[in-house]
Amino acid sequence: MQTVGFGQHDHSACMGGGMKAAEDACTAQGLRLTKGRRRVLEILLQEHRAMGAYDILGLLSDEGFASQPPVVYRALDFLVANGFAHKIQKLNAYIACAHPGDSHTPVFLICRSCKTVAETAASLKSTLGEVADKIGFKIETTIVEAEGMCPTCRAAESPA
Amino acid sequence: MQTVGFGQHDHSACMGGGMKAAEDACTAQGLRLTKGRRRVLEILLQEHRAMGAYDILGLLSDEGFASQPPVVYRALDFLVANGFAHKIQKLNAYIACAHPGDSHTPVFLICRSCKTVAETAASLKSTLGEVADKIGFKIETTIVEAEGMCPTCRAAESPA
DNA sequence: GATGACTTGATATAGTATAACATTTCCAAT
DNA sequence: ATTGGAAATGTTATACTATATCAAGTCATC
Repeated sequence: MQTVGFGQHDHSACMGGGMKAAEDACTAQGLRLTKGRRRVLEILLQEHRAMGAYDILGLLSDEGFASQPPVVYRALDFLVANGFAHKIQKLNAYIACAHPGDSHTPVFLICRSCKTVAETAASLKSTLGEVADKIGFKIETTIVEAEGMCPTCRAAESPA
Repeated sequence: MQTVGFGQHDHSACMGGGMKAAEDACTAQGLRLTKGRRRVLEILLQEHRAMGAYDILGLLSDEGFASQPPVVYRALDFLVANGFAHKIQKLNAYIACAHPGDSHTPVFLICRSCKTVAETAASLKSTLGEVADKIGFKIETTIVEAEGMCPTCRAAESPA
């Protein structure tokens, strides 16, 4: 298990790795890592924290990109849909994936004081509490939400 | 373990129980379950689904309450803070607590088709997958976010 | 009936996200 | 090399979610 977000780490490696993972995945799947999408991912990797869409948009427009919300939301949608970034629901913010390439269920530890977000690779089968203990994070509240299909809708969708 | 939200249940009991639990808790803790707060909880219990703040506000203003957002957000803040309702981050919506009185970490199963939300009493130590399997819910994505204090901020707060 | 804590009223504004449609770019098939 | 279609982007407008602020009212207690 890895935990990224608190403490020291090799940030240039984590940036390069994030970009490379995204490039490779796009090549492999025929996805287009266009200029804007690439730049948003770079920003998220560089800042290494959860950022609001409008924070990112501000940086983009400083750099000559268009300054309308769809510019950033489209890039974020692409990055999130393909696992290169995640949305932190609690913060309405976005963060680069810390485990690119792995298919995983992200688990986030969010500090309410400094807003740092750590992404752990804890599975739902391990105990979140143990993960937190190990790195000295004190959990105060948790959000667990699973989205999918309820029995009724599944039955309606595929009639026997 | 109980799961409320999919399938049949005694809804009048679940409403009455929800109100009584809130009343008792308020009495016990010296909290004021005022007219507006009570009405919002009734609406949430009655509708028995996740509702947007502005949906609730619409009902309130139809009934003669003031129609400004703070009216409903204040009531929701109170209900959520005291465990009588929960916020579903994924939907930006609110739902009455299905296990009033218990102190618990709520776990929500959200149907992407019909938007029904089930609150289970699954603990983080049990496997979410098992809970879902048992009731025939097919999980597609999960959100796990824990908020608290990171090691750095804890150290800064209480210097040795 | 004065005090102070809590609650509500009311106005304004901040923050987050998407709809809709026109235009351009890219790639593949001819 | 052209062209046709899919994907991406530009652009305008708007919808949705939530909070700040300050004034006024309510309630329990002293």
